[in-house]
Amino acid sequence: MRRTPARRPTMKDIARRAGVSESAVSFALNGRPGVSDATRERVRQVAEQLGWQPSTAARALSGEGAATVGLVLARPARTLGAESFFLQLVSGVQEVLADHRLGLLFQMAEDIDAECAAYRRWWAERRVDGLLVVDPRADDPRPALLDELGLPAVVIGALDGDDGAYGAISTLWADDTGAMASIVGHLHALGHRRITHVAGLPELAHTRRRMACLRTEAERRGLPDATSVTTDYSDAQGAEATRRLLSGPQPPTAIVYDNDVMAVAGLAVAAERGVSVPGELSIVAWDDSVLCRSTHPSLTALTRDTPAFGRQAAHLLTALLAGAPPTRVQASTPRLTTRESTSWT
Amino acid sequence: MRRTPARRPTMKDIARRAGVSESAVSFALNGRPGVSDATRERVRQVAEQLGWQPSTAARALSGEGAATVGLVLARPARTLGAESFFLQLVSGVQEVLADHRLGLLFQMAEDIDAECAAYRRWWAERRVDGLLVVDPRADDPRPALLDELGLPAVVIGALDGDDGAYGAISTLWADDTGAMASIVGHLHALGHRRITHVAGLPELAHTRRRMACLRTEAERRGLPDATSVTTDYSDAQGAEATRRLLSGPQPPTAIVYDNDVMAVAGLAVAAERGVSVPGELSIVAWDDSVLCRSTHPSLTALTRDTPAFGRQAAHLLTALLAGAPPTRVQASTPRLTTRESTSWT
DNA sequence: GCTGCCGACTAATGCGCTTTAGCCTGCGGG
DNA sequence: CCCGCAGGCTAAAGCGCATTAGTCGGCAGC
Repeated sequence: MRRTPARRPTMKDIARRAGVSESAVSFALNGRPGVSDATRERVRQVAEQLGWQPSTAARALSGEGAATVGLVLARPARTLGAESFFLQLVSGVQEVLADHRLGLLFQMAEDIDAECAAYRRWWAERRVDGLLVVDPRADDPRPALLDELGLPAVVIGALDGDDGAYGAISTLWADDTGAMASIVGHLHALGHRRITHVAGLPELAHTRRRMACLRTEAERRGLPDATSVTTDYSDAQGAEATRRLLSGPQPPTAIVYDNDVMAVAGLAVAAERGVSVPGELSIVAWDDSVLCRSTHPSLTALTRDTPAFGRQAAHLLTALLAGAPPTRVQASTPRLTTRESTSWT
Repeated sequence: MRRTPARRPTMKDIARRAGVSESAVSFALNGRPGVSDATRERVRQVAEQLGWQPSTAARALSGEGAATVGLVLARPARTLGAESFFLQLVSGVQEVLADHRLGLLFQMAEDIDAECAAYRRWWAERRVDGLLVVDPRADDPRPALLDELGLPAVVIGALDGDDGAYGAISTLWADDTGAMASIVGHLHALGHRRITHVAGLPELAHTRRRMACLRTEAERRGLPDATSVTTDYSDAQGAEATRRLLSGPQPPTAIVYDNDVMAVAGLAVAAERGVSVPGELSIVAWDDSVLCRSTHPSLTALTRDTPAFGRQAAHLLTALLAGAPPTRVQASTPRLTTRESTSWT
């Protein structure tokens, strides 16, 4: 016994009820001049009463844009284990998008080529007005593509050098350098001299920055052997790297992992090897999460306010969509939360 | 030096190039009769060459639907810690949506009222053709709402009783009952008699089903004291519940946690109390993830193929959108992966 | 030889909204 | 007294596509 579904009211319905033309309704509802205040108010009330909402399709068609921004996440399926980062980021993003009545079109892709294809398709289909670009990488093809397509975008995490070269691309810059400095500072203060960095995907820009900064900091402080090894962020490769490191001739006394998942995996390897944490090995996780709090010992971790990060990114994008010039802003530097996994050596 | 962005080709461009009318182009591209095969082929080639894609806005406006499905995730921000479930689900969903050229409009909401508001808005704005509904709950207001709005939907996880009462709502039913039975069976076989269930949000339908099944199974096997306590899925409440249970007069010998995060938190509490796992306490996690593999001891967990689950849900929805009648299908029963955290007692 | 019909197209309409161009009415200035 | 002008509104066009209603030529049937 299917009820006939409710019909969606259109501007024509409002016009009829308010006894004016459709154009008057449009003017009234969009705050354009051309109608008296009395009429405007009346139209508003009728619209409200009818529960009218503009059809995004019609709006888009008449040149107003799709009222939607896109976000594609290109990570191989196996590495999206317990990535709390993205859901938190998105939750922040949503908060401000909702305020601006913008929808979020979300897609997951296998790799960056699929991601670019998605951008092209969205553009050709006129689905989005702007984009949030995550995981910037060295030699990133996306800014040039977006420039070609004329799509405004916010790059989350910062490109390497050539910002500003592109039309409508803002950048939300995460201070990886400062963060790495604080980690190395912490470990050095505890007496560590052999620090190793189990990094993430080598093609990501922030991975490179973190690696570079580790070396710089280590040199500055006269620490030898500060090296990085790259992984795919998975627990498997995190564990694997840890095994190799601990079996080496001169195992590190401290390991910095580029995400929480690998840090936990590394901790498990240490336990399995009988290496005491933090007695013989200190562990730091880049990005805090419930995992870091729940392990035994709990993990010292780099904490950042990811939802806030997302909000900031969304703000940059809405500004861009409103016609503001592209900017480049730095997010707040993450804080190191000291827990049980780091100690004197 | 901003290049002028590329212009998007329209059907008019194709028509001009191919030397036919716009209608002919439409017929040709949509596989409608009314054009010769030769013309059809020529038009196809021109379209291809121009990189033409239909404007979703225009399509939507002419009654074809928005080529988009919606998904809103209503969970309080604090509980979306390391929820790997959703990203995995979505990755599966995307896979099949992409094949059908459907976009996914994603939103996060604070609670179910905000979720319903989002549905209403999407409907009024004609943004979506259908919805994926997650976290069904007892007395769920959403099916009635969607029915009223005439939006096809797939409920992921199954409603309680009244399926079939609604117009275009399919159900992908997760076999919580069978899963719980396999867990209880496993623990019983190991000799456990005092099993406790640290459940999730009490308002969710699957929480209730799991609780009910635990009682049924326990009774059937003559086990006393099989109780459930509810939480908000957070590590904090998982830990808290574990503390209470372990301090009770007759602590359980086995605890089943409704997600991985709480299981890990519970494990940490046991460690902190000096309760050996699995010696004195066995632990089972509902939903496997990297966490379960990485802890020490590793956790026996209920494994399900979440991306496949997502794919299945998306298939149900595309069928619905294509006009098929609503159905109710059961997802494959999850498998219990036995690890170190469960043993004889 | 005319009618009827079918295949291959084209013209025209509508979807819901924005926007531009007009159309009145009343008013002040010349 | 007429003109110009501004305010308040309506009519109409256009966005890109699908669809319905023609149009036109050719071919079979009577």
